Amino acid sequence: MDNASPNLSTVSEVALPASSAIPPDAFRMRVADSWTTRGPGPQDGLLLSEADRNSLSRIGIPLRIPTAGVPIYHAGDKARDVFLLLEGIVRVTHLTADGRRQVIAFHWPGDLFGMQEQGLYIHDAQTITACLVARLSVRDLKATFLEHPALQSHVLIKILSDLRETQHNTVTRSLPDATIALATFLLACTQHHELFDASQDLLTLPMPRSDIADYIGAAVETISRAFRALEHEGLIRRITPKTIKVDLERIRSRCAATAPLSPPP
Amino acid sequence: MDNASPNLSTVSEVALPASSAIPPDAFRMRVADSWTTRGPGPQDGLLLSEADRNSLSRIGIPLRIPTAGVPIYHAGDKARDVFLLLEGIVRVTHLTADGRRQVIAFHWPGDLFGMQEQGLYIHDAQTITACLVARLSVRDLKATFLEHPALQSHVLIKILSDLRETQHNTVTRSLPDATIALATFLLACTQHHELFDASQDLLTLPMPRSDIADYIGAAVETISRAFRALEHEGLIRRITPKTIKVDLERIRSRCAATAPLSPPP
DNA sequence: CGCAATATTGAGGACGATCAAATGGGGTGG
DNA sequence: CCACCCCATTTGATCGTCCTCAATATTGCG
Repeated sequence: MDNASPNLSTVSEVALPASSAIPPDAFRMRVADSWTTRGPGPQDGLLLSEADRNSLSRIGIPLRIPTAGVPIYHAGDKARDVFLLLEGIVRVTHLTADGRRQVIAFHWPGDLFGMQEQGLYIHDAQTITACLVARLSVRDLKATFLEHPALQSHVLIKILSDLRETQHNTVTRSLPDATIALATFLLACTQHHELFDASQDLLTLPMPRSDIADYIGAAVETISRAFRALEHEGLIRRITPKTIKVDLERIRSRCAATAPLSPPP
Repeated sequence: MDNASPNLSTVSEVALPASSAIPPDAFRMRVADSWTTRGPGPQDGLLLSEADRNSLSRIGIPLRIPTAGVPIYHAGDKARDVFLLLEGIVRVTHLTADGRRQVIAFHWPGDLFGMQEQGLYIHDAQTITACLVARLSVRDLKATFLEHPALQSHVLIKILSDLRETQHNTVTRSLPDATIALATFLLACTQHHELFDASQDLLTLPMPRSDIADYIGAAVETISRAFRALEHEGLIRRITPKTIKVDLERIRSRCAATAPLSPPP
């Protein structure tokens, strides 16, 4: 629903082809568990065995992108690679012919992205922060699957997790009220320890308002008003536009009405 | 956004435990290709090798459900199985605490369903028509994966396809106008030869309006008005509420503004 | 310290949700 | 085969929310 990003430069211009390979320990895979609000353990959901990591380290080409707003690929590009995000935050967006934009997903460290069909990417991907990405050629990855079937199982589980998360978004995106939708989004953000300082209840939103708007499916102005509403209700306090002090308990109860499952006792 | 179904009976009461196993040839797997409008070949997307089919035939338990509106599982149930739909149409829905309902997906022959997390189903599934379903225990399926790695690859591809389809829905669901959203939905329905008689441009909608409403994320009344609008524009003609004569060309051009990719030349 | 981009606030209008009621179709039983 | 009834579908009217356009305030950066 908003203007597209200025598209500063392409990844090939900005990315630093690091001299050395990525160390195996850097490879982790996040498995989202956003339905059950299981406490944001410092780093849960890492999934890969040592053998898996070594394989990925062998075929993964590091891509270091030092700035935000850099496109990693565009819809329609030839798709030879998929990407494993190691550091930073990425958004995947989709532009429609009438100029509107939809944020399909935000990606966090441990996420795979690069959805393709018939050999072409079907979305756009851009950095939101500085990023470290492992570029994995689909051909190499398939070959690795043959040698290491366990890795394929883990990727299957990861895709299942993504599907679950996307279905979850389907539910939250259809919330009747933009204020609740925003509250739900903020709650989801607190699950990511990259953003949330639990000791101070401080949430850092790395993405601009327009990204939140296009993710929820509302206008930027509506998002802004929803922030104000949440602040008036005492659920949040805006320190700066990107730094938010949150009252987790109240936010949770505000979102409870739309919760998909009754929380575990 | 609508009332829940009356929940006539449970699957265990209605299902006919067929005497014999399902023949291997019955096992097909649909791979959705909804982005590119590749002509609805009579039966495309079947994916499984003979070995795969034989394995599935060995572990699949037939479940024949003769009527519509029968729940197959509920959110929160212990999830020991996944299901491969062989005949009929199934809807997967999600109820929120405030009583609203979201249709997560419609499933067609060749679809896998039974999404679970932590051993519990996270949605509800019900028949929309009479159905034949193969019940596959997760345990057996995992064991089969070890013997037949190719089968796991195909399941991976299938889940990827589902993820793509769900992301696609994310885009269409955020369309600004309910009329366009409905047109897009109808267009998607014409891809399923179970519903669409291409020789006469006749589309048969097996699901009630409330399902369409909860799928698109609008009220039933809005769907009804959208039907009327499409009819006034000459894109469709309602023979009966469930039988629609469609003008494919006009519908396509009406949806073009929101198309995700420029169509192939 | 000044500039440009981002975020917020305001006012007006359109679309869709909701409540309420009428119509129509499909199925059942006579 | 027909009449009836129930329920899905459609239509109408009102109201609230969000989108749009416009202007102001703030932030972050050079």
